[in-house]
Amino acid sequence: MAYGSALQCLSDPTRREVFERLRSGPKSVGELARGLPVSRPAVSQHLKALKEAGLVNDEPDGARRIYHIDPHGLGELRRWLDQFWDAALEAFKHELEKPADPKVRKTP
Amino acid sequence: MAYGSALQCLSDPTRREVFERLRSGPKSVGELARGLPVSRPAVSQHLKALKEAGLVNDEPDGARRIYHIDPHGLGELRRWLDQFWDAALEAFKHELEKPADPKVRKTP
DNA sequence: CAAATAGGTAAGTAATCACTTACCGTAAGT
DNA sequence: ACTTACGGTAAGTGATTACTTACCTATTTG
Repeated sequence: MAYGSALQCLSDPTRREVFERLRSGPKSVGELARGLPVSRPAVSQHLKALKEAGLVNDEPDGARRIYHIDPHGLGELRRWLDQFWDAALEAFKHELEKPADPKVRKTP
Repeated sequence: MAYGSALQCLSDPTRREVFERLRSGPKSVGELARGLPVSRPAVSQHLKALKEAGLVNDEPDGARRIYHIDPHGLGELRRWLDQFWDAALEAFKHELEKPADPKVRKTP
């Protein structure tokens, strides 16, 4: 159940913002922290959580570390979500097949 | 940004469990609470949060209320997730195009 | 070598939150 | 009308957690 930690990660607005900034491509910690309303150590902690959830990965680049989105955790999340999507569509189909509200009259 | 509240909802394990139980079809509050390690009022509170996030809906049925999954919030969440999915695939494609690690030697 | 840059970690704190019990209104059965 | 089943809400509480500052290790640059 790795999607659990992924969901918990993405539930925080700041962490989600960090993750969304990586959508436009790999970035260093400093780049990610620049312009955010929180300190740089906070961003480091968020990145650690995102990495443990399998949502991002990093590679050293000199004195810096470049973070990028990891398709692994993302895919697991998507598969989990699709289970509900399929179930919801199925239910909606049955909803349409309902014979126009027959309803049991109780006091005629 | 309704996906924000949806993500926050699904980040809690108990609330996720309630949501997952609805995957097999609409259920009453009592049915949902039965067997869970938390009290029934707790389940009511979770359902309220899920409803506000657009993930479930309910309809009265006598003295009971029947809850079911709402495709609305689910779809919004899926679309948001797919943005990253596309970006991640794009990045992975570029990764494959990298010319086999040329690397700048510093002290030959 | 020294200074500066980049970033991870530790410890403490204030706010959020998931849970409990208690209570209330409503619907159905006797 | 009384009783039982169903479920939403209020208030209080303990645990999580997202943030801060302080500190430390590497790497680059003068």
